[in-house]
Amino acid sequence: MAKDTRLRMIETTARLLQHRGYHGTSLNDILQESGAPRGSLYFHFPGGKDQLVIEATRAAVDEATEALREALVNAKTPAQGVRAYAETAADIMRETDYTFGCPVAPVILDATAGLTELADLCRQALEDWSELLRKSFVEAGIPKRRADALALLVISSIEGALVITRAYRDCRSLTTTAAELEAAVAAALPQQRVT
Amino acid sequence: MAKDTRLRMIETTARLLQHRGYHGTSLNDILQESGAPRGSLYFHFPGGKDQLVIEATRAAVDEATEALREALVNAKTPAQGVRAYAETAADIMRETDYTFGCPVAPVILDATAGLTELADLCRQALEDWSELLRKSFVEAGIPKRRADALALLVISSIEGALVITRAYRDCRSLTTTAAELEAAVAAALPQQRVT
DNA sequence: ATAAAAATATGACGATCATCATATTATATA
DNA sequence: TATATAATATGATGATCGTCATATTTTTAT
Repeated sequence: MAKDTRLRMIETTARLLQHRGYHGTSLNDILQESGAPRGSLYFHFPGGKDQLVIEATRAAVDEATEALREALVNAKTPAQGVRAYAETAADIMRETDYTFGCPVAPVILDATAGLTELADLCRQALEDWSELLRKSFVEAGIPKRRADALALLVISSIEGALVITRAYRDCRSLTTTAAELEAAVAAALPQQRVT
Repeated sequence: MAKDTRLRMIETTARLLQHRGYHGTSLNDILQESGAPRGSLYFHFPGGKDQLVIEATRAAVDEATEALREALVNAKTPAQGVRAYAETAADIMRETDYTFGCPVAPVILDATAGLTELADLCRQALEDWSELLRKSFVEAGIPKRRADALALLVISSIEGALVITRAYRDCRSLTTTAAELEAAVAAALPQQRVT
């Protein structure tokens, strides 16, 4: 039961961060939503809010990274993998009534100056996702240069589509982007055209 | 000198909003950075912070819309127009030391629930930008369906690239995306291949 | 069973938040 | 110049922010 409270706090923090950003998420919100006892906060997280935010972001990032990896592994082609990941994101958005999204974007845009560890974490997440895509593309026979640019395009447009999906409360932007990305990646593949 | 204070407050607010989001921007910050007198705030903006935020966002959105329109008008092809706009955005990012970006993304991700007027404003902005692109694409001979999807892809990926550019403090993501988008739009054009 | 440690409870701290009432100064109109 | 209105000054409001010291309860180890 010890780690239970701690874990619940992290999960709640991750959820609120994605919904309202760093400045929009207060410790009171976290305590209330997680039902965690007030006195436990600085016991489990002596570093206060910043430590909690960092751990929550790291957890959410790891989850997203794993989902992307699985989507790429389970797909026949990287093009289909990209699309599958985007569709999964769309499902989550619908399920959560458009309150979630990317774990790093809200934190980045909240400009938590001074929190270099958090900034590094976000940058590293983007780097990891990019690397996963790049590797998948190269393995499918796409030239390195091209794979590089494509990976960036994929991450950028999914990131942006998540924002737009939030604004519209509608997944059309995400699914349309997913289809476009699938086509773009497929067009870069060397052989084996789909009938 | 009357409207001067008011205008300066709006500009400062727009700047801070893009940098730190809704919750991260306090009235004290705005007053300090704009040098505006404390007593003037609720005189010029009886609606308080919300009114100020809405007006600032509207101003920033209008500016971005105008920039996009001009980029599309001045370009030979919509493909070049898209790229030109993205390059302009990259210039601004560099000039402002990566503190700015899209006027609506930070507000959207801050989930200012209840502020329906602000949410509507952001949605309308995305709609306007999409419409500008769509029209430009259709006029260049791209089929309506295709123009629709392309416009969404362009906005999504620029939006996302701006976030990533902020994280990296480097415009590579934005310029690479710009090149990819130019190619994607160019490929959809019916005739007249560039030598 | 007892001591030690881990976890939670309680409540207060100063700082800052958005808001606003009231007073004073500047500007325009007559 | 007299007067009305616009603009700024000042300071207080209650609420909430993150933080933390201290006390109590629960769990673990002996």
